[in-house]
Amino acid sequence: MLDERKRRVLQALTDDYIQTAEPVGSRNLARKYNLGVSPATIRNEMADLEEEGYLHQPHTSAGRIPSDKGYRYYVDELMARWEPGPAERSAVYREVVAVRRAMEEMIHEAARLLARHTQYASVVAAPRLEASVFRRLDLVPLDETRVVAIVVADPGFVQHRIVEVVRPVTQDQCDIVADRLNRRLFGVRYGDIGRDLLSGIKDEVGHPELYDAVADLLTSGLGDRETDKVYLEGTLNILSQPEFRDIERARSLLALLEARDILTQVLNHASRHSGTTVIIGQENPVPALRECSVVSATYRLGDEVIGALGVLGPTRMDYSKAVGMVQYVANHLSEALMGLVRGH
Amino acid sequence: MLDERKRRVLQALTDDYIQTAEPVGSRNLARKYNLGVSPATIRNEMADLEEEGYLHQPHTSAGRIPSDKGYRYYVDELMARWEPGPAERSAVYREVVAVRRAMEEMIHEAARLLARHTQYASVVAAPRLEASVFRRLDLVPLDETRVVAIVVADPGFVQHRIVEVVRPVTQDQCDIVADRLNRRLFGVRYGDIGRDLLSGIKDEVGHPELYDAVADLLTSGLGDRETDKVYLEGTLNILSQPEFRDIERARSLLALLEARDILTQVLNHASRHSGTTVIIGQENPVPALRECSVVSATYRLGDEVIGALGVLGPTRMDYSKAVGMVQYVANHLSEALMGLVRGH
DNA sequence: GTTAGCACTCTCCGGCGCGGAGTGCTAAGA
DNA sequence: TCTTAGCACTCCGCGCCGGAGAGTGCTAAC
Repeated sequence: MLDERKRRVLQALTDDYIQTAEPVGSRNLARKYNLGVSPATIRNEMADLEEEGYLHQPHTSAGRIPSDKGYRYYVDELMARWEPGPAERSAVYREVVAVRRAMEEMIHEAARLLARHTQYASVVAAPRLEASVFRRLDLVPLDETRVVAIVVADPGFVQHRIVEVVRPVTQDQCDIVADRLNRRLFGVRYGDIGRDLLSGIKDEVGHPELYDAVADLLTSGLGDRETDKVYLEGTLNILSQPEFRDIERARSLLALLEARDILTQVLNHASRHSGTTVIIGQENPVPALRECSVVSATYRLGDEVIGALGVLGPTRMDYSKAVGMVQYVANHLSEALMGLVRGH
Repeated sequence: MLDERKRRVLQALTDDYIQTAEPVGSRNLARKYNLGVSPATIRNEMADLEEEGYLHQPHTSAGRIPSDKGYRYYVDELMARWEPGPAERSAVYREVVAVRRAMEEMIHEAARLLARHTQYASVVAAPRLEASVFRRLDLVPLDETRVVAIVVADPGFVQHRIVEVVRPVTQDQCDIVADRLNRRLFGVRYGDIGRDLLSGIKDEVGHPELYDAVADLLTSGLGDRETDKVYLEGTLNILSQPEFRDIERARSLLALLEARDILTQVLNHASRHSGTTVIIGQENPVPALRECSVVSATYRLGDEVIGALGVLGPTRMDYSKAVGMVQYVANHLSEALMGLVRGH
């Protein structure tokens, strides 16, 4: 579609704009990037690129800025591939891979690292439980009608909820329910726990109501709230971006980010296709994020996609680094999670 | 020290400035608050108040602004007592007291509520464990050298840590260690768990290393990290304050808040004396918070102070409402926590 | 097809003047 | 002696203006 020279102009211009946040003029472009032609020629090319929708001018007699279409072309075809340097490699190793602790901690650390190294905001969706393996359930009565249910799943994953029942419950009853369920479920993949698997036990236990409540929790309840959990880090970085020098803009974006469900939505949208996804400006389904871009990738436990992580910044984003970093972190997080699974 | 008329002028001026964020002039003051004297007289009083350090002028020929000393006098002697209205009462009930779930959730909700109703940032220090009562320990092996230790304490409080050992450990060994410790510790106040209480068991269990690691966790480890845990909510509210219209200021404050240890420090400083504390501007030990005020109060479990909560805003803060609200929430949180304790 | 030259446009920025708000001082009144 | 009206003065904020700078599009020559 675009001839070689137009591609080079678009690439140089986008690189420059990403770096400086200032509209880029022909003279500047000719000086900094040796395109081998004069500013006048570049002007002509720029006019063509604008006509085709890849660039636009904030006002006559200003330099050009890439449009969303321009960024899209840049991301798909032009940008250089970014490779992690020693700093990034060692940081990922130290702060994510080496944390052989709870799964959640690793994921949280991944979010922090991503934010710190890209200088954008990072978003990480907490993992879906389906792929993890049930290990143990404990029921501890708090008082007569409230019981703490604690579930441990395989890659270092602990969750607890308080279950309320109407009929008073004793420690012994808790132990029986827990024991039966543990026998039945040990080693079972979380996503495979269903009503059928749990049937036939109910009559054996002394407190059917408790049993029901816990079974509910196991089949659906635990996942529900966790799926929506999103780690958000580096929101402050956004304030450093010149596009958010205007405080009202910054505020409305930050307010949006605070409402985590929007982010979940964006990440879910992204995690439909595995691999790395780049959503640029207008492409974003959420209207309020039309001036932002999101780079995201999925992470896995074994072969199964269990979550997504990404960075969010202005459309004028360093896509090359963002994509590279997100991919790198996603891959190493996946590996590290696999390393947590019992027996590895 | 100050005669009645000076007190009234200082009060009116502070009220006005808190509301409008604009330097207050004599004419304005005379018109809005019927002080019964002319602007000229008020001018004289204001000049006196300035000389004594209660007010200052941003520049000649501007109105006056309370100084830190002025705010201090206002807080200690002048401000009206704020009482929670139906909105606040019902919100506290619905969102904190009625959440009869885990302690942490309640506390987190308290932080959110405080932020929402004051429009400042809220800070809540997670409770010290000392006052809670041990109920149950569970040890679940993840793999041969890593064990999840889960501790349940009385007011609906669950924590877990991953413990690493060198010598491989089996499920049975875990069960024995847990069982011995549970027998010994059930019903013991957390703060009373010490080495002496745990002595004599070590030889009974099959895995002394695991025993040691868990004992360590119980005597010191669990508390350590939790004490530093701080819930921070409503940081965005700060951006709405006109004193932070300047983005750089806003950014540096937000960056400071992100480093939670500073907040812990401030709250700890405040929780030395029980009751409500107001730290105004310069009084703050943290230099970067010299333009902010913090209103905080302690919350209790029974008679014991276990944590602190507060709000943070510009020195031009609605102290009356802030103090009232912080107190109200602290009291009701304390009550609600007591209500969680087994048997109530 | 490329490029030098040129006229034109638009933003940014410092200087200027003006209106408004507020002050301090003085002198007259209670 | 305290209060207040009057007045001159100060300083900020704002709109206006003009020049410098950056960039463009067009034209004509190479």
